[in-house]
Amino acid sequence: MFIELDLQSEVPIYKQLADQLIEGIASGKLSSGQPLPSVRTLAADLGINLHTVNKAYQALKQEGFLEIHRKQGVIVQPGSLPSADEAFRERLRRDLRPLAAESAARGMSEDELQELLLSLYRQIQNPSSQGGTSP
Amino acid sequence: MFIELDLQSEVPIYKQLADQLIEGIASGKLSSGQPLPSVRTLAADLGINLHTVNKAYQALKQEGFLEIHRKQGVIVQPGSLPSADEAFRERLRRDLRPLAAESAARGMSEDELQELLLSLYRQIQNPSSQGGTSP
DNA sequence: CTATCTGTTATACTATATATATAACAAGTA
DNA sequence: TACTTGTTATATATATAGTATAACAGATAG
Repeated sequence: MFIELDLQSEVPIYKQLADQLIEGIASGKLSSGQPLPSVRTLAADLGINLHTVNKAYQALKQEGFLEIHRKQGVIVQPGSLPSADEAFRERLRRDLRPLAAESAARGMSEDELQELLLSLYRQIQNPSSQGGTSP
Repeated sequence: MFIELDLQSEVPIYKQLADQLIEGIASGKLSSGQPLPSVRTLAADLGINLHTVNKAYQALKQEGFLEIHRKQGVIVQPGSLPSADEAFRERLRRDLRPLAAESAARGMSEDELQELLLSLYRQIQNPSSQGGTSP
């Protein structure tokens, strides 16, 4: 897998994992219906506990990004991915708010902030254009 | 004060407080050099513990948004506010990244996401245009 | 049918973060 | 001197995060 964890980070491991799986979906590295490693396999690969992987999988299943079946294991949502509904937008606003506020307090302009976000968004959708090990 | 806490939120109280103080600075409701309530006074006002207020104050002092003097108490940075330097931008990118990724995964377009952020930014800089108790 | 793999559940334990509660200290001020 | 300030030090309670084992039930390959 393409997962890279920072065990020293203050960001919980299960959240780093869930975030990177979502990023994989957003970028297309994980495609609809694609199977993911079992909780035991991925845990062993990453050197973490089975329950930590399971916690990330469960969170993404809850959000609708994954489906989980017996024996078949975990697969990326084969149907339509969850939408940016009002509930998500509200959560998004709540999370963005303190970031926008501190940016403003530090004198970052609208344009600068938007530019930074746009750059991130595009980098996520087209990861090959960034930091790759090209010849 | 204008602080409103949600004691049931999963967001730590000291972070809610720090965030709203920064938002006060960004909006101009808190101006340069303005004194803030003592840790004991504000704690009593908000119905929380002195140390929780102190934790928020210390974090903002550490970032450079506040100055703290003996007896004179706590004041908003009278000099120049902290800038949006590269360290901040890096932290900002790290925090924005999972939000941008999930937005993309849910099919939210660049424009929609930028629009939402822009709306928030402006709402913060001009809070009187939102949710006020107008006649 | 049997062995094996899957997610799932249940305990138990440790460590850390959050929040509160008291108490005391040192410095500045009226 | 008396009071308020931030600061420091303990102690306690709770929740979250992470690990470690163990066991269970369903699906599948042999």
